[in-house]
Formats: sequence, structure tokens, C-alpha cells
Amino acid sequence: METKTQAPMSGRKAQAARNDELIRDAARAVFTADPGAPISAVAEYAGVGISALYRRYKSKEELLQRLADDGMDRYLAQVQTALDDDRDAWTAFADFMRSCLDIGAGSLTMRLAGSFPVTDEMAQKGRDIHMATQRLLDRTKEAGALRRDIEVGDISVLLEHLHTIRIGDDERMNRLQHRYLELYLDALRMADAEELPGPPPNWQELRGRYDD
Amino acid sequence: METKTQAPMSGRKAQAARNDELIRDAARAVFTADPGAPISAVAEYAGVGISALYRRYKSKEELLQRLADDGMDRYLAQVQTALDDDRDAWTAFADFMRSCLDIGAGSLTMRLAGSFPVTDEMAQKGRDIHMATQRLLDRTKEAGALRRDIEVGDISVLLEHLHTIRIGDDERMNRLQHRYLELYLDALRMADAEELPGPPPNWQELRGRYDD
DNA sequence: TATAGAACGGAATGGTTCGTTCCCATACTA
DNA sequence: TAGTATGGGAACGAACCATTCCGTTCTATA
Repeated sequence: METKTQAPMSGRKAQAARNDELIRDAARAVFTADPGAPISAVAEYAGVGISALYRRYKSKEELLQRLADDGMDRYLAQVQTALDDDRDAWTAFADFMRSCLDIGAGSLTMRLAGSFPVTDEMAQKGRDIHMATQRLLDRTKEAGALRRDIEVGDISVLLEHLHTIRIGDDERMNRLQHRYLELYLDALRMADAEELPGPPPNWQELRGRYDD
Repeated sequence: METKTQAPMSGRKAQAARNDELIRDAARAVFTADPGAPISAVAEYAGVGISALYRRYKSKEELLQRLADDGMDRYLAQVQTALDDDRDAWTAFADFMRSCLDIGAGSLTMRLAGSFPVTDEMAQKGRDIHMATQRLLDRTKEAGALRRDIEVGDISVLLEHLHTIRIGDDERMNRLQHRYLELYLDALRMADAEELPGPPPNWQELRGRYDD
């Protein structure tokens, strides 16, 4: 009975496994659209009851932490991919930015700022992210493919804010986000442009939003 | 006693007049920072009691409408200034964008989307804004100073989202917003750049957020 | 087929937030 | 000094939400 021909579909265990994923995806979608959304909205979006959620996460806070942690992992993976990319530096960098938009990296992590305590582990992961991103930027600058005065904090801010563009359905939204990313990319590429005003946001300013 | 040497300060009427302004400014500041802020936050920020607020506005909704209406007027004034600016087209346009950032134009109007019903008068004003902005863009494009595929909706989206950058205190925030505006401007100026992906957001898409 | 128990759905609960109203104090005006 | 416009801020009631609870469904096993 367990090894049905077509689907390991039926069966509480199978449904539970499917729900694990449904709930993660729903949570990501819902909280990305509205960081203050009620937990019931996540359940509804996932098409499950609230119990299914609380069976997996002790509290809303725990769910948010996991989501943020997930987001950091996914972002880090993108940076690694870019660092391993042996095409020309600019192409690797530009594609890195485009991927980040698609996977929503950097979005949740930032938008959830302040809504849960930061574990030591997450803080460490944040530093790793910073360093890896720095390496990517340095490499791109050395190839003369990126403005000198762009720093890690700028990348965070750019991605974070491109994600706040929310118009139309998911597909349209994504397309518009890419529209403005391309605009930014055209500017980022101008290695010899005049220097931008103000110091870029630094580590402390960005993290500051978590500590409140 | 009314005509004290120093100030026409004391006196209920004088205080009332001052409060009018205090409250408007507080409301703008508070709701710009957080469109969902409670009315009590506005009173606190203005340093007055809640009564002072309700004496002037029948409800929170009315206050929001007035604020949005105000914002539209201020934006329209900026466009007019830019249209009357007889320096070169690009400089006029760039300064227009910079001014919009400083006065918060386009910010409130958008961020408040959906939180109150739109009056016919406001809808009309919205159309005026659209047309005036269109004229400004056309003029700038004709001078070869602006990408051809930038449309009115793009300007709305750009301004709206530059305003969502909120890091540090008011001054720092403004400086950072200008940092990214300059980045955008460098890209907007590239009249012969490759076309951007996706159609720009249209009137309907932008207004759509109000009707819900 | 009967039954224990995992996994759920979703209503009920209790606490918090917030718009609005109310009551009383204060400061001018006549 | 009585009358009136302003304000301050507590009190009220509705809405929202995280979390808990209880009855139900489905599987596996005997």
C-alpha cells in the first residue's frame, strides 16, 4: 500500500511531507508580500489549517527565524555561484543580482528586521555574507566593471528595495523588479562615473535595524 | 495682555493656529515613516493631545485624504517649476527629481494607497499630474537627455521606492535616498542605452492599488 | 474490522492595539 | 464672572491576532 504505482500521495505521512513544503513556500510568499501578515494568512495561502503550522513551529517567531535563516543560506549560495562563475566579471556580477531578485534573497532577511531576536548563529552568518559579498565586489571592481564607490551595504539596500516594488501579480511584479534592476545595473557599470553622494550604508547602520 | 512684547504666542487662537501646522507636519512625518501608524502617534509627535487632532479632522480617514491631497498639490507644483525651468532640459529634470525626494512628493500619495476612498476631485488631480509629468518627460526626451522608454509610471515607481529607503535619522535617510537617486539618474540619462525589459507600469496598474 | 494515535481543520480564548468619544481643566471674551 | 473655544488624556468598544483546544479523519496494525 505504501508503494503505490502512481503516487506516494495518500497517507498522512506523505501529506505531512508535502505540507512541510507548502507551508514553507506559503510563509515565504506571504511574509515577503507583507511582513506583518497574520499567521492565519499563511495557513490560508498554503491551504492548510492553523494546526498544521503550529505542529511544525513552536511560534510565529520561530517560523520567522527559520525563514530568515533560509534566506541567508540562499543568498550565500548565490554569492558562491557568482564567485565560481568564470565568465567575465561583469556578467557574473549582473547575473548574481538578477538571481537574487528571483529567489527573493535579501528581501525577507531585511524586511523582517526587528521582528525577532537574532541568534548568534545568524549574526555569524550575516558576517559571512558580508565578507563573501565583499569579495565579489572587489573582484568585479578589479576588472574595472563596477563603480569604485559601491560597497556591500549598497548591494543590500538595492536588493532590499527592488523587492519592495509590488505591483500586479507575481509575474508582473517580478518583471517590473527586473526592469528597475537593469536600470540600476546600467549605472553600476559606469566604473568611471562621478562619485555618489554620502557614504554608503555601513554594517552598523544596516544591522542597527535588528537591535531596536 | 494680548499684545505682549515678544510673541503673539499666548492666546488660544494663536496656539490653535500653531497647532494646525504642528499637526499637519507631524502627520506627514509620522505617516511617511509608517503609513499604518496610530493616530495617537501623530498627536504625540506633534506634542498635543488627541482632542486637538479630532477637533480639526472628523476622522483618521479625513486626515489621510487631506495629506494625500496636499502631497499631490506639492508634486504638481514641482512639475510646474520644472516645466518653467529654462536651463537645459536634463538639469531641469534632474533637479525636479531631487526636489521631489526632498519634499516627499509622491511618497505619501502612494504609500497610503487603499487606506481611504478616492474622491472624484483627487482622481482628476491625479490625471493632471499624469499629463504634466508626461509633458516634462517628452520635453526632456526631445532634448535627447532621457532614455526613450521611460514613462510616467516609471517616475512614480522610482520616487515611491526611493522614499522607502529608511535608514538612520531623517538627515541620513535623506542623504542615502539621494545617493540612490543619483545612481538612477546616471542610468536615466543614457538616451541611447538598450531598451529596458517589460512594459513600464501603466496608469491602470498604478491606480489599481487604490481601488481594492 | 476494530482501535490507537498521528495529523488536521478551524472555532474559541485572551490579550493587545487603536479609532473615537467623553469629561474636565484652562484660557480667553464680553 | 458666566460663557465659550481649545486641549489633554483617560475610557470605551471594536477589531485583530497569536495560540490553544477539541472533535474529526485517515493509516497502520492486530
